[in-house]
Amino acid sequence: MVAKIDRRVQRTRELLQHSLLSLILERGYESLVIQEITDHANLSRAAFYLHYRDKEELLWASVEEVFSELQEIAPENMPDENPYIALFNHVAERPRLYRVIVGGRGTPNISERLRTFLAIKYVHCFENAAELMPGQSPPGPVMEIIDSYVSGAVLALIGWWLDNDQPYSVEQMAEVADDLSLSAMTRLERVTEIASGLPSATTANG
Amino acid sequence: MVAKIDRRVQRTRELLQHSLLSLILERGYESLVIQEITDHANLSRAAFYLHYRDKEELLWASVEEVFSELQEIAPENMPDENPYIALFNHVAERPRLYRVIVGGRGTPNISERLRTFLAIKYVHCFENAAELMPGQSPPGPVMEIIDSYVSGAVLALIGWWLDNDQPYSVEQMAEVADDLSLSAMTRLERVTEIASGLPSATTANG
DNA sequence: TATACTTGTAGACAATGTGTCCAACAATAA
DNA sequence: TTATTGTTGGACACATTGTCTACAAGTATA
Repeated sequence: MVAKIDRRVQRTRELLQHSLLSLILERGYESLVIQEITDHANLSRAAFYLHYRDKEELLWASVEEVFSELQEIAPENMPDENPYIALFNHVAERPRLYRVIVGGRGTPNISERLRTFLAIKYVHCFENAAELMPGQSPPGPVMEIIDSYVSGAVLALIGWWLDNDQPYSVEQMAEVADDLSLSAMTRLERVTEIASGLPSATTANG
Repeated sequence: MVAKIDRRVQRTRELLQHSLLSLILERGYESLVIQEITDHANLSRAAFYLHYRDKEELLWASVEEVFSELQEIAPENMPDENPYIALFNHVAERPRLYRVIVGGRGTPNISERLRTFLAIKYVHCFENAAELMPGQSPPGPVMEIIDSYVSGAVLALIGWWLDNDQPYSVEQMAEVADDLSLSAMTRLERVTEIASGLPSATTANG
């Protein structure tokens, strides 16, 4: 049984979180001041310190919601579908928020947190490793390398999409992401070779 | 002829920049205060405001040096070589600084600046587009998409390498980056199709 | 070397934001 | 209803910022 949280506490926290995001989108994060956030939320400044230590703690709490939503639509919960469709849909529904997360000027590095999440919950789920390298299993670091590579790539794809005002549809972006991700996966074997120190087979001048 | 800069000005700015980076690596960026920076540099606090408006302006000035160095070893200046070797070498020579840039907790998003730089100066240089798609030339957005994708991926690769204390050599990482980048380039044609709205040929359930 | 000019110093200053505290009040759970 | 908990508004000491001064030190040039 879960400890019930006082209605007032929930209300206050939600007001603060929503105020923060609104204000970030209006005028950026860096110069925001506690007083402005509580004013916007119609709360006393003291109320802020009853719940959060500082501005950054509130920021992370606010962003946490995004990750729990992403968790719900993660591939493991939505099998048999291109997971990037759900991802790009999520982005398309709150583009301003994702701008803060992915490219936010002066905002702390939330993007790195998102990238790690994607690596574990979205990219790694393509664990076709068995199919791609039947017989042998790639060493852990190699899987990690590919996961990092692809998740960083997809993150940049989202950033490009937002920077360019979403010139392509969710489905198009998802298919691009899917196609490029799979093409990286197909290099699993070669990357394993490189990691184990086998001689080059692809570089030009050797 | 270039306007000569007063020796004192150079000295002061260098001291401030080096102090900032040292202090960031010691105790992070967020909580740093002007006074600490000038103390560490053995300068008066007033001297700071003679040269920079605030902490962030100093940060960007400090990081600018990295980009001018990267420019010098960029592919366009070093033809006929896997450019990622120079890149990973540069990282290996100043890992703590790159940690600030790539994954810095609480540091403003310098990584996005680095990613853009890589996209233009390192990735786009693989303009084998002509070879890969003889006859037709891919639309601008498609090249941009691939550049973003690959640069974000390489950035994540650097981050992974640093997070894991460089378990592989510069040459290994460079070859992985090169191999994966090329594999993305080979999808140029398919991405062009997707972008122009042609029907799917790769998704599983259609 | 003497000169004019620029830069750095030390300290003061108002203004602003922070984090903590309290007594009074309001909302809530039981 | 009652005891508990959360919120308020104001006050407080404190730290940091950004600007400004008069003066000292450095630099370039004649």
